[in-house]
Amino acid sequence: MKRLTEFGQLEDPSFSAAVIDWQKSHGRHALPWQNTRDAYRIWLSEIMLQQTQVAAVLSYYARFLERFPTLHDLAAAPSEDVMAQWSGLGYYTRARNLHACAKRVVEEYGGVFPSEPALLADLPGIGRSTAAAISAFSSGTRAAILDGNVKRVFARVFGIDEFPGVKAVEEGLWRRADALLPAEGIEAYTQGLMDLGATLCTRSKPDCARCPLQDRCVAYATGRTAELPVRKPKKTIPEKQAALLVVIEGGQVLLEQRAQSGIWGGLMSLPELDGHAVRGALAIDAVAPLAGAFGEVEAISALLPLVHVFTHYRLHIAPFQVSLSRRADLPAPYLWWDLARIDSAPLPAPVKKLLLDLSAPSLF
DNA sequence: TTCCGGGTGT
DNA sequence: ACACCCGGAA
Repeated sequence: MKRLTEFGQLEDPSFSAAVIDWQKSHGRHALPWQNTRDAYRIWLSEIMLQQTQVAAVLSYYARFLERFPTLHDLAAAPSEDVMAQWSGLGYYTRARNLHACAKRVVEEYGGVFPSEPALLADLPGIGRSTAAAISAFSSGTRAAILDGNVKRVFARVFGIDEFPGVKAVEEGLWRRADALLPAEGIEAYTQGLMDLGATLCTRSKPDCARCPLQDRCVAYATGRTAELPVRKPKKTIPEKQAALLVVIEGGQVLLEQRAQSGIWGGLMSLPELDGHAVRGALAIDAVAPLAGAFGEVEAISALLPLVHVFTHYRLHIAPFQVSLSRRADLPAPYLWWDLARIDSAPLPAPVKKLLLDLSAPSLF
């Protein structure tokens, strides 16, 4: 039964009981870093298991311990040896931090890992979750882990339908993780959460039929296991602005040959002024100096702005029509192009459309 | 090809 | 708050 407390409604001893029971009967018990309180071996496994699955870690773990049987061996080893042992596991900052951490534990703690999670988390390569795991397994400290597996389990069980990477959501997850800790049996509970996420509550095709939390799982009850946890939102596309000048004189339009690299590389386009999309007098002032370089300006008027979407950003285009009373002599990359054959110009689609729209409806 | 991830650097 | 690492999975 849930217990309402003055601290919130998060405590629920039956949650940890279900995890612990399941871990004892169906969890993993024979991994090389289990059934020991040796902080060195536990720490090493936790670092290797960051971003890396058990199957990939097994052989590295064995070889690493063969080469560096104790923390002192590791701390005293040349860094090339450490890196060589790590080679192939990926995420090599883990190896550099591992070595630095070994040296610091020897220096600052006489070669004995501290048991306090806060002290562990101060060491290189050890964050809050890894500190809690090391502390729980090596000294039975009651501390909450919250790695990717646990986030996934919580997001599904509690039906959290916001991206867990958002700070406030993650804080809420940590509060739940703390509140759900068992009074007894932190080792089996911590291992159980890890095992659950790794073996049943997997990212795709979770095995809900075997899950000890099925009867309390919001995602299961609502058929949303495939949608939870909410995926990381695609980062918002940057917005860029550019002013384009439509300089028309004598039935010709002024074009500019673009550089080979960058957007619209090698195509022709209209003379462009980056970072100017605002309409109105201010924008016309900003555009006037460029227009002036093309001849004696008679008038400048803003045309309807348009938006062009690229894969990596959104371009807000503010076109301005410029009429000249006299053309300046223009060197490359500028050239005049007959409006009558604008259809055959190598122009980007939105620019061509702009020019066609401009010349087509002109009913003379 | 895209998604994912714990800790760190910015 | 975000990019990055770099390898596996989908």
